[in-house]
Amino acid sequence: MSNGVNNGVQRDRPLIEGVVANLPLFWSVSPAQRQVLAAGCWSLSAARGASLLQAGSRPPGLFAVAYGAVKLALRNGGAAERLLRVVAARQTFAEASALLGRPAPYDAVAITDAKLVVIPSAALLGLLERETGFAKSLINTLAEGHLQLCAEIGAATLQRGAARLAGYLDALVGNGAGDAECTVELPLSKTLVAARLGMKKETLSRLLRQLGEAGVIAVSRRSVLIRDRGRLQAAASGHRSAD
Amino acid sequence: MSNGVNNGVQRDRPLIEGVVANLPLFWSVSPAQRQVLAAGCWSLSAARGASLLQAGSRPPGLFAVAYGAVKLALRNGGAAERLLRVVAARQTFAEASALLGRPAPYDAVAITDAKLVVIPSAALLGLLERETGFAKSLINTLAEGHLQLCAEIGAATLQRGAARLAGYLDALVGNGAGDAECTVELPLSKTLVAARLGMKKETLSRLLRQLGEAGVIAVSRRSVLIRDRGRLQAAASGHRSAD
DNA sequence: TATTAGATTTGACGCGCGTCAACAACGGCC
DNA sequence: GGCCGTTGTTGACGCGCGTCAAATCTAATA
Repeated sequence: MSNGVNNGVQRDRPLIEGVVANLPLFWSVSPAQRQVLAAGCWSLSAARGASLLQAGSRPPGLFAVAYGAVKLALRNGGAAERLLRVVAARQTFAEASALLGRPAPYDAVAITDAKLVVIPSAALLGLLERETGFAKSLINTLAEGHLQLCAEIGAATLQRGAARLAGYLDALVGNGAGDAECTVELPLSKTLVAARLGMKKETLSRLLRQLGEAGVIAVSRRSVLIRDRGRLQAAASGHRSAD
Repeated sequence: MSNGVNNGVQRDRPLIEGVVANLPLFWSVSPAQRQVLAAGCWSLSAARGASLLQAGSRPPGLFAVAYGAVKLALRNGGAAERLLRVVAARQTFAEASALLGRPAPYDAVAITDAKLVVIPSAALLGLLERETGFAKSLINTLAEGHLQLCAEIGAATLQRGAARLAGYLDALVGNGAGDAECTVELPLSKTLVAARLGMKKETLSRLLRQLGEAGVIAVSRRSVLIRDRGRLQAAASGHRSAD
């Protein structure tokens, strides 16, 4: 289990340019500036389980995921961890700490083999001077994240585990589909889903079973059949089900 | 208890200009632009307890506190509330929702009589086009908030109430003062401190008494005497005190 | 296909903290 | 100074959820 930091630092030029070209963050940046930007970046390969960033250390820049997935987890010194977000391909993380030159508040660990691109803080700050569009994109990204985090705090603080789980499942279904039954696949192992919901895997297991016994869902492996979305959403609102 | 929304909308020009001139956010904005900006703003007076912004509603712009204090609280439909932040004079809130035109994630309520200035979203977006310095300030503010919120989630999720309280008290003392005893004043009523720490006032009361009995602190009204900062910090780290 | 490390489930048990309720302590106000 | 609404304290009690441990089940490797 190689837990090395900065395992595979490289400079895969095509990869870097592809990533920079595809990130919403840089859509408004002129091709010429993109070239300059890409020249200052580097790429890195990480095996599943490899640590990309440690809480308390200063990130070298903005991380962009090219392939694979990375988890951002808050850690409590000890073993307990709270999964803050899973970063998928084409998404970025560590913006805030990179821009401020501050220690990262979370660990970043690859949960699959992954390739990432690092865009150095200096390059970001330079872009800010030159490209107004980039500043706006960055502001949107940060603002979006702000709302997300607020919601997260709300859920963590004033909802019970059952409500958080119900909300999570409901969000997986998405906005489409009305009342009809449908099945969704958990995008993560149940252990990680539990961490994402701020609970232990044992608790998640029990809550899933309860929802199953109540006829709201049926779980098989990682696929969840939603049988009664109405009651699922009711549970998400923190109601107390009549029993 | 007038709980009116937008009680005292006014256009107190001197107040507005003073606030705009003093906010770090606008330090880099040219005086000329400030005039334009101020022209688009309005001020409002709020009595203690007045609601300035409701969770789920779209804020008209960025709120800046001129006098008094405002609490930002996440709400759970019901009575339970989690105090996210107390906004003091010269600070701002609702940046993220205002910029994105999204519903606010929290309620904003004046906890003292207060005067505020509202800087309309449109004015902010306009400034972004013209003043790079403003964009940078805004990014710094948002990034700062991001780190703050992450820390908040970490504390809420993987620390017990006792550790959060100890951390809070330790933060009140600040970086100065080494081991010597010192006293700090709680900046809020205990009920609000409890909400800020994500617990009920009854629990806070018990935790304070425990810390007192352990000889770590002594509480009298709102002033807290720190008798053993070492042990306070140990408790903040989530250690389990030997007993 | 045998082996094995990791993921998931389930039960027993305990602690933290919320809830309900009664009371004490203040802070205004007339 | 006495009345009263707000705030803080204390006890009893229960539930949610973490912890520990053992039993399965799954998936990757030899």
